[in-house]
Amino acid sequence: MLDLKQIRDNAAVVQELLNRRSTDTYQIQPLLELDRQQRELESTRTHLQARSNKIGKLIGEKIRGGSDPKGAEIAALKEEGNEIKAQLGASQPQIEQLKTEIEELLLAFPNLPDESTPIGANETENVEIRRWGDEYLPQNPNILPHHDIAKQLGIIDFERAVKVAQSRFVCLTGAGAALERALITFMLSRHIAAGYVEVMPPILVNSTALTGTGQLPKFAEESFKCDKDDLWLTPTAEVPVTNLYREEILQASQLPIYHCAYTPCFRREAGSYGKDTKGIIRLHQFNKVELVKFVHPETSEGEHQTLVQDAEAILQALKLPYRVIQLCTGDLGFSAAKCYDLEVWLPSAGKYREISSCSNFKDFQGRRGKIRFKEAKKKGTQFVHTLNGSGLAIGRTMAAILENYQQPDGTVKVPEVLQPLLGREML
RNA sequence: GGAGAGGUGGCCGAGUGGUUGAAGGCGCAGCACUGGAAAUGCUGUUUGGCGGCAACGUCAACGAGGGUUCGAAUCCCUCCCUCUCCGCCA
Repeated sequence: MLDLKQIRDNAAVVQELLNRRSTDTYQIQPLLELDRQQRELESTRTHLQARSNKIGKLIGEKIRGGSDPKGAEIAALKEEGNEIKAQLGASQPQIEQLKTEIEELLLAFPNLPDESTPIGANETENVEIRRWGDEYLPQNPNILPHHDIAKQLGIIDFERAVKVAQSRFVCLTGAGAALERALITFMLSRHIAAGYVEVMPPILVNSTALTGTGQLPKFAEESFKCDKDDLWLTPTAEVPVTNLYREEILQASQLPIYHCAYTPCFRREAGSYGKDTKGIIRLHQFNKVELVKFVHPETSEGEHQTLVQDAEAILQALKLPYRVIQLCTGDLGFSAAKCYDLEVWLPSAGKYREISSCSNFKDFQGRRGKIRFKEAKKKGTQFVHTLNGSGLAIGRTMAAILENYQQPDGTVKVPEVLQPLLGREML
């Protein structure tokens, strides 16, 4: 959520930053007008309330001082109290209406892009920052797509999973399931060693939590909902982990907080019909290890860089070629101010595919979820900066391994670092 | 699912409808005492909105939302959550 005060005081700057995402889509003027009306009414209300409070206090004092509770003096005060109450009651619906409208508008605004986020209209204008692992690019010219090799090896059952659920679900079998599990364990172990505290959060989350991280209200179509319970299947561990600290006031000394979490993730993939229909690149249910940081605003840029490095470290350990791109303003996620994607090399497609997205949300989620911190000896509280990144998407990592480690004879080598966990060298 | 109990400040815990934003305690911070510390004493210690350079003023908040009243933490209604016991169950 954006800071209403900031919008009010720096309207032109805010509007310009919003325009960087998309011209003409986000207009703050209507919001400013509602805000002006609301503040005017609120000011009147405050004054009436102050008088009403005084009357109440006065009546108490007079009665205790010996005035007749049924006398004319008290009756006059009561009468004035009643008049004020009538006035307050008359203006209340309007104030509430305005507040609701302002809140709804505010929740629908995306985060302001960071100054360092390159300006661009869409993903074609994202900027490549660096590449890693050219020396590990596979030399085999006849690499099968991951789903074909997986079928051949008998480690993924596509048909039966569809029978059990529907399309875009898979069932891992034998070494496939073991590899998935090994990847989860491997990634978590690395992140724990790097200082992240593992959590295993609920994977059903309520509407307030989804609003806190920014999936609601705009992206309700993207998540599965358990209608009877106001619970949703989490689309990413970002939601439950970030919301662990919702409505809390932390001590500055507690920061930074680093968490890593493995969870299944569930997405409807609405609007992506026909995209990536084969294989395990785009599923309704997939596994992911997520990194989440809660940090002091002053350190968030540095924390973002190290977060990206922590995600990269997994790809490097697995010796999978990848590149880092920085998203331009037109491709930036709703809640993010700045974002780097890690893209892993997929030989069968002949291109890099997203395997991790590392975002700095700055105070956007902190404000939505009321995650604050207090500095000793300083008045007031500040919103924490939150950051998160995949570390990594497990299914896509598996796909990358099945292709990059594929041998000419149709076998797949197990990455060295996974061999001890899996207890085998080849799939 | 059945039965019961309860939700008050960072924590524990009072609270008879009228200077209660809230006693008392713990914790924390500052000051005093000390060579230094402990102990002790004094002072301070919620959050948000609005106004103000600031001191401060004012409004709101005792799970949430309504209601009664001149006035509600306190009375009434609805909802949510937590805990205990029983049942079922990984």
